[in-house]
Amino acid sequence: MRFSQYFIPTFRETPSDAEIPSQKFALKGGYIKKVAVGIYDLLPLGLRVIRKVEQIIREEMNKAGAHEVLMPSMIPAELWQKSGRWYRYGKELLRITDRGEREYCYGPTHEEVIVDLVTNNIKSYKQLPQNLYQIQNKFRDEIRPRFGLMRAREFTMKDAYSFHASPECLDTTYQRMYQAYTQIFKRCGLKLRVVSADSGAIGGNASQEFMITADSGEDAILYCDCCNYAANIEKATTQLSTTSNEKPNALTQVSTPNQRSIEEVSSFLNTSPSLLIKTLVYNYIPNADLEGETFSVAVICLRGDYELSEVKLGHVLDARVLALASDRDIEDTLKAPVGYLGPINLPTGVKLLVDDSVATIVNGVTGASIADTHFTGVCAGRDFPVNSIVDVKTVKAGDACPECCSGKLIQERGIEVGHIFKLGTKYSESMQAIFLDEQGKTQPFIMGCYGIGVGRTAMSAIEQSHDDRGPIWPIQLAPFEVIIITAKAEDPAQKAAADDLYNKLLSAGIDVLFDDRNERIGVKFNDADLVGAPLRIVIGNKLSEGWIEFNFRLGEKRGVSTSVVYDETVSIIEALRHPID
RNA sequence: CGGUGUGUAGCGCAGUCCGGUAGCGCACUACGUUCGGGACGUAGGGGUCGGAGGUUCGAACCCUCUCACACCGACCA
Repeated sequence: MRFSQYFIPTFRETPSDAEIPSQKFALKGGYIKKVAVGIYDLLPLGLRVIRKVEQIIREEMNKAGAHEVLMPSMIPAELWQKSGRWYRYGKELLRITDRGEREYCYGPTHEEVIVDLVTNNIKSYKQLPQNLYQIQNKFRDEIRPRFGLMRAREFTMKDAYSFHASPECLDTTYQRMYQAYTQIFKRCGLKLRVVSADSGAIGGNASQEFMITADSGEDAILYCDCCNYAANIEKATTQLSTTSNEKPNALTQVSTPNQRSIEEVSSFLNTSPSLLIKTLVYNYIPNADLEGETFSVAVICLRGDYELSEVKLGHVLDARVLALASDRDIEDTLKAPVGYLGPINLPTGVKLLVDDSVATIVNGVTGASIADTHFTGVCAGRDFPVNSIVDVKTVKAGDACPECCSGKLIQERGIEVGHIFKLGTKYSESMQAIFLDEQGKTQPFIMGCYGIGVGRTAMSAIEQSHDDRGPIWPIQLAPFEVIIITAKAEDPAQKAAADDLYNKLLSAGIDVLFDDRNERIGVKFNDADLVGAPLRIVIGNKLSEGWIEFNFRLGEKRGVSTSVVYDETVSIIEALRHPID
């Protein structure tokens, strides 16, 4: 491609709302253009990167036995009503009405459509397993889209769905997808960490997330410094020391005027936050209650040095809607002042959940449900019931690994680029998707589902590899593999040499960009840094002496004789394309 | 959904307090000089000042209402 004839609108200044490197360079380098909140144009440069990611995905998915389809982005409400998600999915789902008052949604995911497709066309175990995928745009009306393509509302996703007659068969495909995903991100040149995850609104049991590690990642992940344990913070658990040698003291009421928070109370009573029991009150609507608006109340006790995980709590309560109760609500239902709540002497009928971190506390401290008053010498089980022991805490760095005895958890940030689930029969049952097994009996399909964020994968590459001038693309994703620059565009000798090399590299099947613009060389260097090609070839004033310059995007520079420049370029690109492990 | 802030040329911004026919830098066009890390000069083109209503002889500026965008928060007992 010749730069002068191409469309790469770069900017000298960065748009002021860019927050992270990938967003900054994608906008500044002319990869994307914002059209509306969370909605973007993909410009030629951006599209080239996206297409390369897609190509890698296609090759690996096909190799793993999946077949590509393309489902519509507009989905009739009827299908979503059948699965029940029409009612359960919140405002993220963009609902649209057509001229005939028929309702649709713009698909945020395609379980319903694929189940509908397969139900009507697969009737026998003999036709299983089947694994179908598509690369299609989704729309999710996110609360807070940000970071450019990283969390857009409209975005491109590869989603695959597999159908099986047995759990064992699902396991096999799930493993194959795991391998394929590992291979995909490896080929994209990305550093990866796989964690067990919460399966969220999609439902199902086992699930793993493929995280690209980067400081700007929106997810927190915890992994063991000793064994293979790794989990999303929404799912991570820890091992608590269970024994306490303390002799229980008597329950004692103490005055704690104006001491409300964990910090205030623990320093006032000169004790550790880990001996405090904090009590939180949530309102929620259960999943079973599809259209109701009536809230139930749950009281949760948690050790003072932990934060509550609303994701975990949502699962425990099987809640469709979950919100912290207001101060007024709390005082109405518990007849106790906020800041001095405690699990002792709760009104009858109130649902009390006790986090396992609290269940073994001896001689703890908690609010007395009376203003300016706490209890000390609190013992779980003796002073309040621990019938419902749950895990609703957010595990933190330094906690003990739940799977090996010696490890400690380390926290880092990651970008979720892929997610694989064992869905089971959740959708096939709700949508009556059945086949006949070997005994001639009807069975619901056992399903798996496997997603990759395409744009997010591309942006992660920038997050993992850039300098202050622009992206440093891995060659597999780079919009161009080589960029040729002439120092003086109008110099006939330079122009001829560049044209010749450009045409030869094109014929050799190398993605080459020739910056033939009549610009000062500084301008071209800066734009080249934004294009981020691994190799830049500069044809300048040493040409007359038979020399051309190789500048690698990573920094190294060296002179090359004109006689070997083509051969050397080809072998460098070949070597970059096929790294030796 | 709550808090805060911002809307003036394609991008980045000043002007608003104190009303008087709209400016700067970059980008763009033409010519000239330059030419190895975003050159310089001269001359140009481009804006219903987010929208609606009001006050006023006169509104980017004051008042009211709206819309949009951005950041923070929505884990606190």
